[in-house]
Amino acid sequence: MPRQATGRKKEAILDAAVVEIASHGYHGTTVAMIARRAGVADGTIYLYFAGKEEILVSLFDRAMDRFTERGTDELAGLDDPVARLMRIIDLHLELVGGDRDLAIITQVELRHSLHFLDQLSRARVGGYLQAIAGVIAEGQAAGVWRRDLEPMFLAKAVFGVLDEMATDWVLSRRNTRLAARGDAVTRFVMGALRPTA
Amino acid sequence: MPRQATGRKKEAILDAAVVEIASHGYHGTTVAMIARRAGVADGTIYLYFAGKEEILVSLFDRAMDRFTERGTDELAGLDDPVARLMRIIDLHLELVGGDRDLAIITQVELRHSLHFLDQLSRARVGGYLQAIAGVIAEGQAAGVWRRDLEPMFLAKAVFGVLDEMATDWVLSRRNTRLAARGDAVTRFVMGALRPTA
DNA sequence: TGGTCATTAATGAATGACCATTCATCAACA
DNA sequence: TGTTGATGAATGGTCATTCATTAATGACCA
Repeated sequence: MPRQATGRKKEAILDAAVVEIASHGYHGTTVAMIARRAGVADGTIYLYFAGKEEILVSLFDRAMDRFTERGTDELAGLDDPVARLMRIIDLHLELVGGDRDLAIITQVELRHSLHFLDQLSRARVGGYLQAIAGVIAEGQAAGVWRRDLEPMFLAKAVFGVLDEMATDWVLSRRNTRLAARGDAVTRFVMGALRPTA
Repeated sequence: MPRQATGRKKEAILDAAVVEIASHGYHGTTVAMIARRAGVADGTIYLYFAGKEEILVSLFDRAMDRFTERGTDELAGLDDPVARLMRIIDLHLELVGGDRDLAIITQVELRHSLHFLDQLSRARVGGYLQAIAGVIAEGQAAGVWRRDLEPMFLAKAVFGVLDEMATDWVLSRRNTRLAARGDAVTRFVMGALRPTA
């Protein structure tokens, strides 16, 4: 059989997994289905992944890597905490809303077991929350945002709003763009962060 | 074998299912495990439920029934939209935080497939969101809350905050009470709903 | 240049474990 | 004695994973 550039098949397997898992769910997708769509033999999957579950982990890692990379780029030039947070909100919705199949996986399939969610949450989402909390703390220090609530609490609240919008969008059948909700989310969040009278 | 009052075994099976599914996940729990804990034979499960998945649906229905009943009671005496929304926030956190095993199921296990989440979401959570949106619309009409955002959007945002707090609590290992976050959530939400300057 | 050979990616049929569901049988009741 | 709730061993189907086999490649040598 022909040799392939090493990265090729791994990517092909991940791409196939996104499509299959998005439409049949993680447990409804067999390794054979993924192999078939990727154009490889069942056994080949095991040359690149230790098992079925590692495919799901890799999927999440790949998505988070892209997410983080893009975020770092986009925020590089912004100093103002208000501008930074607004950018985070728009970017979150834009990136999640950019690929419906992937969104189904991040919003639904990845959350299917306590052990799994716990692992992911701690590993990657925790860092994201820290980043948001950092921006909020800056805004508090600058005196533009309320200080009677902890930055980490506020970060979780903001994330909760974004995550709910994303999940709602995934479940809605109507053909809307998730990013279109950026303006409303921003208004809501900025309102919540205003200093109290 | 002795006859039981009809409801008894069904309840016992559901109670057993909560414990098993909370600790092993839905797919990691076998029907035999549930039967064993409930003190019935494997086959008995099928006298009360059409299949394994119906157990999960029934679990959610039972929880939502209790939730709704309690909510209706508690809100009966309150007219002021502000008081009503504050009560909803506290109640949500109190009820979800009252039973960790059940919380694991509502926050994690019930969301394991698009088809499933979609079904539940439309059937029961949709009604809950409508109720919150109704309270918000009242407050807007009374002039105490901002009117530049739709009631349903605001209801989803508030739900997102509550849901994130609940999930975060389920995943956290520290021994905190979920209801303790009611005050901070209320301050956040009330801040977000204030009329814009 | 052309002909071995060793190496390694890739294959896919076979394996074995797991588990939801069924149903022949049992035992308590009226 | 007929009815019915309950039992739990047996069944059948489904897959994740393995591994003996195949084939492409490059190294080496004449």
